[in-house]
Amino acid sequence: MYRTHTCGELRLINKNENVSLSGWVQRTRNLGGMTFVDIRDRYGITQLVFDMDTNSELCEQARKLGREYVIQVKGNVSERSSKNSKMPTGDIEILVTEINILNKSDVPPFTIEDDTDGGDDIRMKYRYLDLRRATVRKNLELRHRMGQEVRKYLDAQKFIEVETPVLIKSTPEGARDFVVPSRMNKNQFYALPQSPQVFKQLLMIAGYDRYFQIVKCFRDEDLRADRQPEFTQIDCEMAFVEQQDIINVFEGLAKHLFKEVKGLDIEGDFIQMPYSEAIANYGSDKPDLRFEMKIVDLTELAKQNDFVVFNSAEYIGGICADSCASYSRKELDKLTKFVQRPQIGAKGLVYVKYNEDGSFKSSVDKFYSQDDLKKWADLFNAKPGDLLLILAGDREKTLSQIGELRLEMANKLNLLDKDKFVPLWVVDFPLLEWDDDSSCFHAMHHPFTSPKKEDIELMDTDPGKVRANAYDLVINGVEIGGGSIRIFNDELQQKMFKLLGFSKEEADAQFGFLMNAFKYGAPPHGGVAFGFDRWVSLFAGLDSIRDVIAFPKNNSGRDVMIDSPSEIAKEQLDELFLKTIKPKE
RNA sequence: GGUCUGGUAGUUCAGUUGGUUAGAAUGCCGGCCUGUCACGCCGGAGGUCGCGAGUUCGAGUCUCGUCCAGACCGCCA
Repeated sequence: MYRTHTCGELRLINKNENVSLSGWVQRTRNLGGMTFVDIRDRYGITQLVFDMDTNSELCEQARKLGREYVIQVKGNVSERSSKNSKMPTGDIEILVTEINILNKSDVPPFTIEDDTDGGDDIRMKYRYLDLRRATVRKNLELRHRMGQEVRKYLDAQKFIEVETPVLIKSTPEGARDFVVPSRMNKNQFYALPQSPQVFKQLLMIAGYDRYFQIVKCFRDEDLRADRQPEFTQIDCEMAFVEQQDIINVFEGLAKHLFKEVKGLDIEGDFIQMPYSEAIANYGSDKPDLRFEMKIVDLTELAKQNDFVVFNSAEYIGGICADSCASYSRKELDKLTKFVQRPQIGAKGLVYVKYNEDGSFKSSVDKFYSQDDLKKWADLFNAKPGDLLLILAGDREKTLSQIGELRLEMANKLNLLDKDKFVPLWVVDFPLLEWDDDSSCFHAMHHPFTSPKKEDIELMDTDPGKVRANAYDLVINGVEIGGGSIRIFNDELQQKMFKLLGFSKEEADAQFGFLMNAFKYGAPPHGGVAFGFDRWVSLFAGLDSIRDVIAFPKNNSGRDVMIDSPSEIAKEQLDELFLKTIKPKE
């Protein structure tokens, strides 16, 4: 037996017990006559004490221990003469009688401490050492806790967890597939699932009316701080439900997690905000409602004068930044530069300072009188001391630019409180979005999303106007998940494929199995999928999902620890009838 | 595919206008120290300044290319 206790559990009540502990050497403090060693495992840290007078040989041994040596010790729990109130085990220490080095360790390339000296780079390369750190471990423990609570809640709601295959079929819609060559079926490929979408719909047809799975999904697209090539979804589907039924069940899940994991009671129903409203008021389909700063439409009011930029704009709008009228020229220039960055793409920024004395100073004083500006300020509900920031141009683009500016200002004004959570449902998404490149409609959610009943007629006349039975759960400006009520009628599904530019043959080839299944009594159904990594990182107060994934990949999709992806042997290629081609320069 | 930022000791970083032997902290090694807990004090070792060209009497510093890392845009139903 290597241990009788963990390194985190001994207390004063264990005084005088003979115990054995196993763990890693966190640190040694050699004071000459006596030496202290901190031993660490998953559960905590316990202090070992060695006294030169009591056992000089043992003490010498302890002095030679290096960081991260794996040791086993036997000894007696004793009360410390000088206690450490900062440690849970700080009242006791182990008077060691026997020490056993189970394994030595090289000096680790960075310190294994909460406040490590290692950068991202080196910590990713030695991820197994990084995972020893309490801060990283806590993230994985949070992830575990949340996974357990999800299962607990959904199980209580009669959901059953069903595994779906990972080697499936490539489909043209949506993200790029990761593909896997098949040895037994020459020149053919599996694809890894972007989500278990069709399988969960087939499970509904099979009568498993409440399904869920915490499952890996794969998308071969460029990565971000919140996007990995493989990521985990809480994937769910229900039969005999309408949109509100699904929202009820999963709002319940969200509240359960807030309560059990964060200890937060969210009062009342989540806001349900139509997509069009989210865009108009926040310039985003995932508005951050931790703070107000709504976008105000100035189009009508500001077009009256001779300012060409505004007069030629489809849309004029802006935000009111609380108490920012004192911004210097330099700060305003910086904001202008911010919106002009290619990533944002605005042409310029108009400001109006509502001075404390009630007067106005703006970058468009030439064109607008003090009275004009007062009317603007009133529309913005501005008070003296506030600053109006205004953009103009194409409606859609301008709103999204103001949305970006809104977040930037919130950040500057410290309005993004990581301990505050404001969830909402964004509903009534458009069914389709126009793609300029291919000159055809794309499914905004996916091709199985049902249109709103009252909008079905528009599918023939004005497809871009059709709203979908689709919904996203958004928390603090992060899209946590989304779903839809599915089409369960073969005729409507064919119509949808047609709108998406699929020929009958193409649709059959790609989704024939699903269309076939629909012929055998498909129940009305719908579902939702949550980005588990994002949800955990949100609860952890982190900006990157990498910190809640045990072994994440970098932004080029590489695992720098195992160095993948990598080339494979010629024999492997031959067996698969594959040949590699050198990329052109 | 694009924009931006970074790459200097094991690690995290500083390095002025291009100018002598490239610094600090921490870690590591050695010595001293009997109540430390980020122990303290003294000493020491440790560098392909990412890589390759170029400009120059002289490059960590300037130019070009390249590789790597990070953030973002495109992309991601």
